Amino acid sequence: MVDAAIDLIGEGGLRSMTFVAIGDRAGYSRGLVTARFGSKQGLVDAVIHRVWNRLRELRALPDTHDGSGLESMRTLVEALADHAKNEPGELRALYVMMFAAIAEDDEALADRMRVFHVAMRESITIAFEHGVADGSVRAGVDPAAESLKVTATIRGLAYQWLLEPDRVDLVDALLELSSDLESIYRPLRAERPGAS
Amino acid sequence: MVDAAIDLIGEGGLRSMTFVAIGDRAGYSRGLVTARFGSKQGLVDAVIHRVWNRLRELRALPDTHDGSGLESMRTLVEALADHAKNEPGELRALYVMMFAAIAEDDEALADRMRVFHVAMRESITIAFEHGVADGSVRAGVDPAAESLKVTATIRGLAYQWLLEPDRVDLVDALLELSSDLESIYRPLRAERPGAS
DNA sequence: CACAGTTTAGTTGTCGGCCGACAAGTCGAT
DNA sequence: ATCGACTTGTCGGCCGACAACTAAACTGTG
Repeated sequence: MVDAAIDLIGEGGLRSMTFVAIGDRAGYSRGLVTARFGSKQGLVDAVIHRVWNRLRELRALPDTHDGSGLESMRTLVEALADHAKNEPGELRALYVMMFAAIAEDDEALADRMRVFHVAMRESITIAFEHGVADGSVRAGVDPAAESLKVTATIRGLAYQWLLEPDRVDLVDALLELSSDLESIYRPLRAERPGAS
Repeated sequence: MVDAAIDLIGEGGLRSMTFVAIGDRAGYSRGLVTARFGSKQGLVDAVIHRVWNRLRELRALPDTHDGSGLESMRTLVEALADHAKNEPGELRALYVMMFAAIAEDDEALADRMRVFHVAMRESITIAFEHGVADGSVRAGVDPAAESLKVTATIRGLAYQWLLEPDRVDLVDALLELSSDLESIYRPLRAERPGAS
């Protein structure tokens, strides 16, 4: 049933994830969904937990930052690329929900998405801090400012992927971003897009 | 009435832009809105036209690319910053609609937003092409790939601005992005075209 | 083994709220 | 008297929530 919900979100947005639709797709009837998850909110929570657990497994939200700061940052981006490659449906549902958090007037959803989003950005901030400390990132970069931009690029790539699925290859774009991070921030003399 | 609609979108998302709410806020009653705009779709179109015209005036979607390629690109980003500073409500409504285009299952809205989004990205692509041609941008950059990333950063900054208004200053971030474009893409003395 | 009671999975029925659409009507200025 | 600006009434659709019902599987007991 959660699978059905994820598919539906990916296909038609949060609003098309209706009890009836989920029941139909999962082979049950509408009432059961309510019984299982209690409410719409419960359903959304179930979907979120499912996707987050997968992302954690893939280390896209690393709890421990091993390797150099720059490397752990690249690991995160590449884990996202992995997920985009292996389970695009889940990532699609996640991003649809993230954008729905802004498009719809649902403070509860917005809170949940803020938690996820901020967790990722702070993960990147910490990676920058470690990177500056261990020398894998150029001295002088502002971790907060740069992580804002890197996160922005990630979100924006996902946005374009969802808006123009045929034109934007999220996996490629993320991998390219990962290598950009190397050339931009590694304290050699080379630069590339994203930030200063 | 369009003003009321823009405010409502900015405050509570597209779904809270209801005929009743607009009527209330504009001092009229619900029925008039239908009479004026014909349908919900007509209303959305009216809002879109309003915002786009403003953006065109500010040259955020330049028709002519004057100055060097890199400069016209920076002009575009700075025009966005201008708009974010002067009419944050309009920009907020625009971005809410852009994210709604993904969150809701509304092909008509998605089409309109795609038009806008692609127009901006292609504007940036062209700026890159001019930049490579006139020497204001390093040789070797791929205009399509780089414009994808720059646009992603712009969209992602707007996303974070809407998700965490208190934490993210869109004007600052866009201006910083503009200066980043200079340091990243302006040809220095010796550099190697890394990836991409 | 039989059987009754109970839990569990799943169903249909239905209510209330919200919203878009439209029709009909009101009011005032020219 | 008509026209345009504006209002109220109302219908139909959609959805979430919940209650009431059915059936099947599960349990313990003698």
